[in-house]
Amino acid sequence: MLTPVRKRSDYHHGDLGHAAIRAAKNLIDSEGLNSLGIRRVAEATGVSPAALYRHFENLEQLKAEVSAQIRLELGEFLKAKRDRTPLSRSKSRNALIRFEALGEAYIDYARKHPRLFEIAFIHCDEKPISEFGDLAWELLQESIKELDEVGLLDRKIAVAAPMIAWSSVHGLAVLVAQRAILQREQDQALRQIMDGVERALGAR
Amino acid sequence: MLTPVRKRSDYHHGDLGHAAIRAAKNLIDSEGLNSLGIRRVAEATGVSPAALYRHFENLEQLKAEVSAQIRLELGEFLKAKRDRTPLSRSKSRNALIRFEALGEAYIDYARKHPRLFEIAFIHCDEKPISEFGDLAWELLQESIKELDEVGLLDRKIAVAAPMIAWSSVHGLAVLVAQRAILQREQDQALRQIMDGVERALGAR
DNA sequence: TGTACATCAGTGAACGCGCGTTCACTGATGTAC
DNA sequence: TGTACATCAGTGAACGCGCGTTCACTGATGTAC
Repeated sequence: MLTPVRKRSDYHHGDLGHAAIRAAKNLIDSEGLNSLGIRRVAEATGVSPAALYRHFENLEQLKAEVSAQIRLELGEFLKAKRDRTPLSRSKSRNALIRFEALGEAYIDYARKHPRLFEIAFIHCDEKPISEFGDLAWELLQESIKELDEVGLLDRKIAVAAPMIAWSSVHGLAVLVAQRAILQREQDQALRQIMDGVERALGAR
Repeated sequence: MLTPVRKRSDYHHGDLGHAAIRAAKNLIDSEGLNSLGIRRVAEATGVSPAALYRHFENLEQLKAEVSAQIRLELGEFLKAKRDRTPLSRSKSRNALIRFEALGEAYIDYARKHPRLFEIAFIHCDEKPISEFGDLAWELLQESIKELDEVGLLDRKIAVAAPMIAWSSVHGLAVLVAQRAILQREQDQALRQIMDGVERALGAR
């Protein structure tokens, strides 16, 4: 009763669908996508492999669910970090601060969860990963709109701005996640890139 | 004698090491990294699985060799495409043309060989993928130096320039390779990104 | 130039393993009466 | 409120498969004499 792993009984799990996705996520986070398998997830959830087929058609579908879940969490991570950033009294300075917070958070997630990050955008469904990652993309759009409102966005580049910002930071994030760039060089690289993006957008 | 698949005899292959790397590369290109295996490569090379252990310690080492080979080919691809680009008579225009050619070639490779591109920078050795990819990185440095020489590089951003350019284009390349961006939007995205990079570097 | 022999690059069979998936089943749940 | 029973979420054993790697071996190569 103190720590009821199973909600209803020892026979029925009660929430196996969600538990499986959570377990799969942890598995990937610690051992990589190649370690993800029906049997491993079943073991981690304390359930027989066959049980998972009540909740997922096959391994591929489970993967897709996990991938979507990670995209969602990445978005929420970005949002949380941006909203936790201390603001100044200057409205225009704040737009820039919040913009930079998104970039930092993005790199931060890639560093903390490289394996999750790597598969966040992987094509596992047939769906074309709508809008690049839904929430994250919306946050970026929003932030660029804020820059525009305080006059920090060059009209000539407005349309291209989201793509430029996304691609620049995403490029670094991938390198960070792949450990292709040394830990101590990452912060410097991010500053350089945010500098470049802001120059491109006309914010400085 | 007309088409000697085996160089020396039917028993000894003659060049199994290189042939195996080539076969492995083709396998990845067409079926993805997960299809790469000792047995598959052996089959494709017309040799027994055990034979490969005369040339590679294990699967992991074969992977590493292939990865290095792909990085080399990517560099050569960039160089070839840059040098094939028609030039104008303006020296400063040429620096920009050659710079843009590198960006285009990078995306081009990612589009044509998404699976090869994906593993080009993957960490399979213990080596930290020296210099981001050796030849490709050198070509970028060289190109930025050319921009500098014709006065198209803002002094303030000179140090950061390679990182900015690399990260921006790499970000798009990854999205392209992952099919996370639609075919017909890719060209537009590249133009936007090169625009952004050139604004950042002070080239326009 | 001819031959004995060490060297080396192959063969082929076998090993143990973990995998995704299926199937007949069983035990708990919750609804109709 | 109590009971019969359909429904549903689990079990556990089994399937066939392809994998990386090892091992004793064999056949070709090339060198020393």
